[in-house]
Amino acid sequence: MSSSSPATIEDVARIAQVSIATVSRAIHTPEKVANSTRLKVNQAIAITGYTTNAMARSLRLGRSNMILVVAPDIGDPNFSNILVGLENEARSHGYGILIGHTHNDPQRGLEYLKFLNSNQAAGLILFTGILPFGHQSMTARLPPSVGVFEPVYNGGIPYVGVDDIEGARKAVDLLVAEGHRKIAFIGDSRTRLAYSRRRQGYDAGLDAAGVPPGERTILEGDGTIESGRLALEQLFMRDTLPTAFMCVNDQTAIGVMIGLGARGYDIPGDFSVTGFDDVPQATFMTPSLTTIRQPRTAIGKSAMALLLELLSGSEPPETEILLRPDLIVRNSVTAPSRRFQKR
Amino acid sequence: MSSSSPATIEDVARIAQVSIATVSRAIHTPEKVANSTRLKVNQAIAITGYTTNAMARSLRLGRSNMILVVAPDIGDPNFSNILVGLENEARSHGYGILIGHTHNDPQRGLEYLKFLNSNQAAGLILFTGILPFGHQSMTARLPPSVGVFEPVYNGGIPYVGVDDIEGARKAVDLLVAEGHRKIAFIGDSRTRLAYSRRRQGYDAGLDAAGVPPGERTILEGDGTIESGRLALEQLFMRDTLPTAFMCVNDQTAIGVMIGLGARGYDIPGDFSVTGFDDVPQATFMTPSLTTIRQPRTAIGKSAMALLLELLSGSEPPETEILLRPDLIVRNSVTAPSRRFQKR
DNA sequence: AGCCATGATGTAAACCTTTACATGATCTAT
DNA sequence: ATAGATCATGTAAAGGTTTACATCATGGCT
Repeated sequence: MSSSSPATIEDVARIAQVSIATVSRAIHTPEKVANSTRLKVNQAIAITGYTTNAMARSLRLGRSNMILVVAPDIGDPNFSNILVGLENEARSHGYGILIGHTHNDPQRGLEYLKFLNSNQAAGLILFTGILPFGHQSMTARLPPSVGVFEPVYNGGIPYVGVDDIEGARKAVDLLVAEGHRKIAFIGDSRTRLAYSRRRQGYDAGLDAAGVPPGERTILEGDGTIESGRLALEQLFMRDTLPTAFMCVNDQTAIGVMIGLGARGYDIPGDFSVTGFDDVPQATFMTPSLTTIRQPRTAIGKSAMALLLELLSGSEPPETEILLRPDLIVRNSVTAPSRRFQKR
Repeated sequence: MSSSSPATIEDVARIAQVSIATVSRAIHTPEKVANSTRLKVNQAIAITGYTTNAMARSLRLGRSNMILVVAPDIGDPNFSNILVGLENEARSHGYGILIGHTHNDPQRGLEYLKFLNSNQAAGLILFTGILPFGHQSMTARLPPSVGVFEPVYNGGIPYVGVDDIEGARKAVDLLVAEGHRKIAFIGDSRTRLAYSRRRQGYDAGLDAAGVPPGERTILEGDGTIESGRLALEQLFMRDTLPTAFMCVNDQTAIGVMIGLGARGYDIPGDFSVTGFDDVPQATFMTPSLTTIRQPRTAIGKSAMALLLELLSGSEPPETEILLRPDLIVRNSVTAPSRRFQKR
C-alpha cells in the first residue's frame, strides 16, 4: 500500500482532515498552526511516512538545501578530511552535501553546471582550483561559491585554505636551521596556485638564509608520487646534488623517498626530505616524513561557514581566509651529510 | 541580461515563435518536429543559453537522470577506481553521478533516502554493504539499486564484485605452495560479508592442504592499518607464531608489515605477508606486497550496466555477478623461515 | 472534387510544493 | 452589544517541465 508511490502532502492532508496549506505550515512554520491541528498532522505524517518532495519544494522555492562539492580527484588523501569538516558544518545548518567528480576533465564540469543551473544545489564548493566552465558568461549564473584546498585560478570567488607561503617557509627554515644550503624544490608548477605559493615560501626562506638564486635547484612536478620519482631521476643526471629535498607535497616526497631508497641511499643519513600536507601515509613511511600539516577539518568547516554566510545574503568579507600551517617534525630530516657536498 | 535568471522554455518559445510544447519536442523527440522549426528552436536555444531545468523535468517525469552512489568512506583507496568505471558507463548512457558519503553513520544514510524519495536520483549504487535504513518498510520505496564492492547484508539487491572466496583461495594456495602451513588469517569479521568470504577461501585452502582447523590462527579486524598492527600485537603475546600472514585486505597487510618492521623483523625473510585488493600503495611498500587484484574499473562498469538494465525495466537476471580476481606476485612472500617454527 | 490518412503544432493538465490573500471565527475593548 | 484586532485555516496561483489530446493543414487516393 505505502509501497506503491511515496505519500504526498495531499495524502497527509486528507488523513489529518486539513488543507495541504496547513500541512505545509505545520511542517515549516509550526508556530502558525494550532496545537491540536499540529498534532493531527504529525500523526498523519507518521501514518503515511510522508517526507517532503525536495524536488517540488526546491522548484517552488527556487533554491535547494543541497551543496555541491566538486573535486578533481576523490582519491586525494587530503580530500576526505576536508570533506568531514564541510559535512559537519553543512549538516548543522540543515544542508546536505553532494559530491561531483571531474577527474580533471573540464567537460564533466559542465555537467555540474547544468545541475547548478536548475537549482539542484544552492551553493558550490570547488576543489578544482579552476572554474570548470569555458565561458566566462556562465560564471554570472554561478550560485554562491567558495574555493577550497586550491585557490581558484580563473575567477574571483573567495578561498579558504592553508597559508602555503608560511607553511613552505617553515619547512625551508627547518632545513636551513639543520645546516642545509643546497635545498632542491621538487614540484614547481605554474598552473597550480598552491604550488607556486609554496615555491614563493621556499624562495623567501633561501633569500633570508642568504642562498643566492643561482644556487637553488627547482624541478617541476604535478604532485603525484610518480612526479617525485621522475624529478629525482632528472636530478641524478646532473653533476651537483642537493643535501635536502623540499617537496611540494607529501605524495611528491614519497616518490622522492622511494627513488632514493631504490638507489640505496639512506634517509635522512644521506639526504633530508620534507613534504607538505601531512597525509595519513606520512606517519607510516620509513623514515616517517617531516612535513607541514594542513588543518583539514578546520579548512572544511571554515569554508562551509563562509559559504553559508554567502547563502544568507552577506557579501564575502574578504577574498581569502588562510589558516595556519603547522610544522610536524618526524624522522626524515637531519643535518646535511658531508658525503655529497664535497663534489 | 542573461545573468538575471536562467532562461526558461518559455523564453525559447517566444524567441522561436512556437509553443513551449514544440520546444520540448524539438529537444527530446526531434523527429516529431519539422526541420525548419527545429532550426528555429535551436537558434533560440543558442541565443538564450537555455538548459532544461532538470528539477522541473524530474518532477514532471517522476524520475531523474542522476544516479546516487553512497559510500561509507570516500578515502578508501578502492573507491576511486571503481567510481571511474561507474562514471564512464553512466555517462555513456546519459546519466550523471552524485556521491553521498555516510561516514559509516546510518543517520546520514537516511538523508540520502529522502533524496531518493523525492526522485532526485533514479537509481542507487551502494558501497556500504548495508542498506542504510532502519525500517524495512522503507526498502519498498527504494529505486533500482545495485550493491558493489561489499555484498549487501540486509537486503536482496543484486551485487557486483570480485569473487572473494576464489581470491582468498589463490592467496592461500600460493602460501601453501611455498611451503607454509602455519598461516594466520588477519581481519576476520562477522559483519562484513566480503571479509567472511575471504575467510571461507582461507579455510577451503587449508582444508585442501590438510591443515586441521585446530592449527589455524584467526584474528579479527576491521580492515584498517591500525587493525593490522593491533592484531599483530595480540599475536605476539601468544607462544606460537605463524610463518605467514594472510591479510583480509591491503590496509591490514600494511599494518602488519609496519608492525613487523617496528619489531625488527625482515619480510619476507622472517615472515611472508599477503594482502587483498591491490591498492596503489601495495606497489610502493618495501617489500612490495603480494596481493589479489580487484578488477575495479570492470566492477564499476559492470555494476552500472546492471543498474541501467534495471532502470530500463528488466528484472535482475541474477543476484550476484562475481568477477575474477588475479594473483599479483610481488616480493612479500617466500618460503617459510625455520626460525620461528622450531619453538 | 471529396475523403482520409498523415504530419506538425498548439492547448492545457499534471507533477508536488509554498505562500499571498481571502475567509471566518474568536476575543478585546469600548 | 458592536467594531475591530487577532488568530487559524482554506483557496488558488506559481514554479518549469512533459505529453495526451485536439486542431489544423497538407497530400494522396478514388
